[in-house]
Amino acid sequence: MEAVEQSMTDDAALRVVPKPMRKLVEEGLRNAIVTGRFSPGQHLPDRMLCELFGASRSVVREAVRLLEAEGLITTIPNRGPFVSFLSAAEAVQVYEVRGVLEALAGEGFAIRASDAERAELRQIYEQLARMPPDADREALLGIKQNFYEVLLRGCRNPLVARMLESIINRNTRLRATSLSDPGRLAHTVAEIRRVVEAIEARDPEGAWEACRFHVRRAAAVALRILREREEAAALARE
Amino acid sequence: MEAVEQSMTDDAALRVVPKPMRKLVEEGLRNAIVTGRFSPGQHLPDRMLCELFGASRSVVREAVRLLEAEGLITTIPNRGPFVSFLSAAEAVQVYEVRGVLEALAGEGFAIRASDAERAELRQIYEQLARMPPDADREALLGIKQNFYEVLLRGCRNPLVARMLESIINRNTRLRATSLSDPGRLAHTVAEIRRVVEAIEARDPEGAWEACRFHVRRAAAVALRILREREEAAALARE
DNA sequence: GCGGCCAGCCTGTCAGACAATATTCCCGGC
DNA sequence: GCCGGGAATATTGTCTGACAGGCTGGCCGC
Repeated sequence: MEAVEQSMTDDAALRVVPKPMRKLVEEGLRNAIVTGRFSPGQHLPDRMLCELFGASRSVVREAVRLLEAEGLITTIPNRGPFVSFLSAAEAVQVYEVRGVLEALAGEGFAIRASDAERAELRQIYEQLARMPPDADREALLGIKQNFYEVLLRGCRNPLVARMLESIINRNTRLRATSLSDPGRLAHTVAEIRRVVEAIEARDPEGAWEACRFHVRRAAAVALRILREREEAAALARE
Repeated sequence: MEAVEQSMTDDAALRVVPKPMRKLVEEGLRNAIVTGRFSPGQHLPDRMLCELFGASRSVVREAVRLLEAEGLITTIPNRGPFVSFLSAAEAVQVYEVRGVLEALAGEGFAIRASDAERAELRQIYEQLARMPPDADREALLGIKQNFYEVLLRGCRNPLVARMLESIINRNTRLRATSLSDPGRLAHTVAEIRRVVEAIEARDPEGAWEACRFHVRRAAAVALRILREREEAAALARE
């Protein structure tokens, strides 16, 4: 019988082994897209990716396929992979899903996180609250990424963590611009405070609501910006 | 400038082209796992998959990678891909996520589905309600798959549809056994009726609640079965 | 100036190769 | 007879090279 015991995943997790090439390419490419080094609509011919990462086509193609499944890349048959656009319609969907998953994560954190994790979250919140209103967008984004990292770790639900992470990757660029929208920071801080307070009070329902509220607000700002942009682009085309 | 216009996705969708090999392999493999033709823990050496699907290693490996990302396959470094187990702990996570995504889909359906789609859903419900209490588990599963297909189409949120589909794939086998749990069918029918009625009343909140309730109930039954199984397995090992 | 044609590029797929690692199983020692 | 070690085998992870077919862009003729 060639079955394997439950310990599969444990073994895999414990094993310390140099990351396989394909993972490096995957991460590098994801990073390049999420941080905007490759811009939406850009063509990514595999020859280029091969020499960029020093990997072979097979490895590059596996990585591209994965990012395609995550929605970061759109492949046109016989034309190859392109960095995905995020249309306003798609952004609506992204925010809907992000809303419920983030709420679930917040709820789980309120129930299951350790005291140390609660403290970490509070600390990151304090850091955010201290930022000046005209702070650098990348700095803000970095702090919020930390916030999510702790949240996803503490919610004790790796599945939610993975799905939410992928969703967030998809709209990181948009978040960066909406985070630095004038006047948005103060609201963000207030919304995050509600989340942190509910979590400290070990109030799952409160955390759920606070998270959903935060995402809804963020969505409103982001969609306004995105629609303005799309209108401007439509006008420019005429 | 080698950027591409928004129409990217439309073009890709409209184009009618023979499905690429890699998609065929992906679907075939996913199907084999979901329907249980490959059982959890089974090793899937790529040579075997190559000759099973008549494809080359590169194509097979891309497909395996994708199913790994979906959670259907677990890869152990230097050992290769295995059909994933679904532990009770993971099942809890799956049901948590499925609950909120399904609720979101139900809500969206109540808001945005067409009259024809509402009628379709009602029809599938009637079909389910007519099933005898000792109905075949595969038949029940088939009807519920149809239900989800309509639900996911009508909720007008392809992102939710895709994520929920992948989540549901992951626990199809478990659902099959819990669907045919004695006495469960009557509850299932009643729960689905609440969903359908809320949708017909164009009551998004009601649909949300009905969906969440349904998943919670399904989760309770499935987890009971799964834990019994795990205990039995633990005893058998001694 | 315009439309069609041709060359070149890129994708999608295959086959084969090779090092590194896991597993199997046989054989010798106790 | 049993156990441990090590060779033989299998499999993964990756690379290279190849080739058909579709797409693009530029050139040529009109």
